[in-house]
Amino acid sequence: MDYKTTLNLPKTDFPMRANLPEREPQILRQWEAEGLYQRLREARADREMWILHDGPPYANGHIHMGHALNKILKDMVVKSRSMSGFNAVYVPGWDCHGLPIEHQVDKELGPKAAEIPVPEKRRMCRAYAQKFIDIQREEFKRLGVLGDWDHPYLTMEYRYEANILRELGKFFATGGVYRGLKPVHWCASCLTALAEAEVEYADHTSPSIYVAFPLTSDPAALDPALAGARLSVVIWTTTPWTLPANLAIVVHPAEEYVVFRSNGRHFITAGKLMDETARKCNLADPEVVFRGPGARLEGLVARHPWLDQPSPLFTADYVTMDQGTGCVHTAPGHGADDYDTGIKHTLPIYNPVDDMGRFVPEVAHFAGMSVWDANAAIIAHLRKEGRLLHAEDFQHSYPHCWRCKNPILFRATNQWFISMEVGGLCRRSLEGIRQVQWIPPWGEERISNMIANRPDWCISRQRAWGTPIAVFNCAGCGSLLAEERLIEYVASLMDREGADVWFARPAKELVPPGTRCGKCGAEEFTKQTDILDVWFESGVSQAAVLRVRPDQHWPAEMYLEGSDQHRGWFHSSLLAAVGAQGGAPYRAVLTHGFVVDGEGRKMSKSLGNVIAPQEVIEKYGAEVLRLWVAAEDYRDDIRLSEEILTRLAEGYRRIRNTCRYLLGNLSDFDPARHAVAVQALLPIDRFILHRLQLLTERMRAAYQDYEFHILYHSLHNFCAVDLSAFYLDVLKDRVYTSGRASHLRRSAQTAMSEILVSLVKLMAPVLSFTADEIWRTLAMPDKPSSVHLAEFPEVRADLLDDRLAEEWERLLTFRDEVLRALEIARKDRRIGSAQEAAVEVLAAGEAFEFLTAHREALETICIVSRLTVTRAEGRPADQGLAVRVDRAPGVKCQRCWNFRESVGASAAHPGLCDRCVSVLQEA
RNA sequence: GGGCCUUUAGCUCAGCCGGUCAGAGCGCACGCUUGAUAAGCGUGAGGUCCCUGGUUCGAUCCCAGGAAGGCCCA
Repeated sequence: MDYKTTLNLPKTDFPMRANLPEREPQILRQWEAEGLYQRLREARADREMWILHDGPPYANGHIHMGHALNKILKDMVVKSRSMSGFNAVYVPGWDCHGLPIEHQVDKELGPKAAEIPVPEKRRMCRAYAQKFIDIQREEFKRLGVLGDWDHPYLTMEYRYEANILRELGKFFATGGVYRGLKPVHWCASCLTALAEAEVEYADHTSPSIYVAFPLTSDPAALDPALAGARLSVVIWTTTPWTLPANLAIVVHPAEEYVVFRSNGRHFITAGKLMDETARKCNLADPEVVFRGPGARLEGLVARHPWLDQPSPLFTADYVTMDQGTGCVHTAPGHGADDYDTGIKHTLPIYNPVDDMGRFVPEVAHFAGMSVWDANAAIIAHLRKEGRLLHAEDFQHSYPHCWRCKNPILFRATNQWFISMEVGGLCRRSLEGIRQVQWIPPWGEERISNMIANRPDWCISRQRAWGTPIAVFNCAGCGSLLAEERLIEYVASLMDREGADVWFARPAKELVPPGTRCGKCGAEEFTKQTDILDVWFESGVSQAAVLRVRPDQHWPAEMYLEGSDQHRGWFHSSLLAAVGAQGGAPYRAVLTHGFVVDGEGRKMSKSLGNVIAPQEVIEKYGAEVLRLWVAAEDYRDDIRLSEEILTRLAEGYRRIRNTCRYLLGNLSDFDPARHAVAVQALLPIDRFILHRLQLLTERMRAAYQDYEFHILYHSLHNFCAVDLSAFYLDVLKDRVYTSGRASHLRRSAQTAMSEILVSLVKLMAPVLSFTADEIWRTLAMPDKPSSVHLAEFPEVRADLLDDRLAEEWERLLTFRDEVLRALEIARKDRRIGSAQEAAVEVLAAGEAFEFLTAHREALETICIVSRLTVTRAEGRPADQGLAVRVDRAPGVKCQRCWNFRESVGASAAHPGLCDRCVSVLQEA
């Protein structure tokens, strides 16, 4: 007869193949239908709150792999904190204002963009942002990320906009906001400031000129021999029109500079650039009369080439030696580096160019002239004054306006700043940094360097899509009105109507009735039209979200973003919170690296190595993407390639299939009725449960310490090595052939059940879909409907048994030796399966004693039909084993496939061994 | 050019305070099994621990320089 039907083979409907791309959406629908997130909130309502505050992605475009990585990491943190017993509320957010969206809307509008009323354009921007919020929301949910997707925070929500203004008001109240000049890209034909993103670089021909600035201080300071000499500092520039604004010359402190003589005149240039300069300027036979580092030149003063004003020499590291003279003409109103130098040495940020790109009336010789026409005029003037050493045409890459394609200017304009000094903002921010846990630790140094070295925060933008810096000027005397009372009045209007109210209504409707200028008493006001830097908007999320929503609190337990956010959101949030809330808005900051390809190169369209999350989801499922996030060490850059995904998909299958096998063996097991008491469990069952405790401990610690890559490796290793290759393989004989309800089988099932329940919980934050899929097929009394409502298993002291483990680990090393011997026998064609073998183990001394005591266990774990232990006489005890392999005696039992001499003894079952006969008789 | 960081087998990762530390899993090769079967088991091959110097009795692990790559600035 066919005895297969008398065996307890695994039985389950749980599919081996996951078919994740189709199954995941079903699971998501189920979560949605049963309101999983809401139920989780109810289940944890009385627990301690734990907040990961979401850094808002920009509501533009579909999500890319970096978004997926970030959101999955966050999800793993939130879910693991939730399963550790916290009320881990997760509120996703979006950054909605800003230039990229406005830019897109402008593009769609085409020529109409310039004429359309601001409120109308803002409506279009809002709709655009909303469209991508909806798109991204679905994309994030598809990743299995659990959160309050129905109530996210949006920086364009009316109330949020109002709170942005309120936070700004706090900076005004402390005197931390001031108006100052700063150079910006300026298009003189479109009459507007341009953001970096609106600047296009294209080839352009500029004049390249070398100009002599006569030294007015005594050159004897360099070398007494130079006393009385006529010296000139040689500068090089490709923008002659910025010369009227020259206020300084900058040299590199460490590079070598020289004074050289030619035709009876003396010139200063960098040593490396002297030959080139002398050749171009026709300065024959240059003779070096002084050498010294640029630092020696600091303190000298030259004179403007045609104006009677000084041009002092300073040093700066940004000076390069690749072209020019190493002496850099500096106009703080016309360049970013120049501006920094100007600020550092308290020079005026002087900009003599008006909105149309013409020199203002006070500019001698060139008043009213367009700067482009001025180039030639200035060169001519320099030649006349004898300051021009050389002029030629120069081809280079130059910024142009994205809209009108004309070359642009760099000119200082009035902007709003937050002072780093007022109220000790810089110092207190640095103090705040020290209170925060930075993961990994080097983040602290990185952000500290940035905070310590940053200039004042320029918070104004000349744009339409954003939150206005809603302050007034008196129409009478021009003085600024930025009192808290007025700001709160506008903010309260914004609560109801959004920031649009500022653009839609006249000033008199935006102030409380009867408001007068404190200085002149006038009742007419003008609205300030700048909007805020979007970094300020997202920077106040800690106030507008954490302080405002009842399901949040301040500060957050954690911020988690890519390492670029040290300069971005971590930075702006810190400044905004220290300035207005009094401290850092986070207790911990975790940063991760960037997604790169299999070779470690950044993903870019031009390299053609981009992998989109959607592709991976369609081919492998989001679960594999989640596994990828868990498997990689996020502190470094994170590689992604086809090979990596293939490996992970294989790893996933192993984990899934191990669970499936456990499920199959538990189909008739009800823990409530069949579980065996710990003390009554078989030793090998207790051993594997001991190992399970170690795994539990390791994985809980990995979650606690955010060492996620340990999770995947530990979990996979346990499934592949401890379970599949050892425990479950060894168990087959017992589970399949013993009586269905026998103690032998129930003992194994008790262990398997404990293992499966623990594994499913432990994997849930990573393999969120699969864990829940398994969970729902699991027989378990009083289980929550979803694994995500459960808590992590505790490490059970009653299942830890070090002495037992030591014994079994030693047995496993003996098993390895037997397995090697079996393999040799197999190669010799003496056996096929291990059950065909009878093994004799020869050991001496203590090893012999040990093996004799555990003979049966060793036989079982080697899965051979017979194993005997023999004392090896005269053999040193430390020499390991000798293993003899023979074909097992007896006949193969038709039921359990072991070779037994008892086969044939039963008349009723002539093909069975005595054990199987008695199992059948008891049944 | 500056700040911060990374570099251990084909892949993903371990290697605590410098001394059997050159590891694990996967993949690969070769077998076994066909009662986890588009599964399972076993054995095996694979590394100049990025490079070059230095400190040390001894360095993957410490120091210096360099290369490649990444983020942020310039």
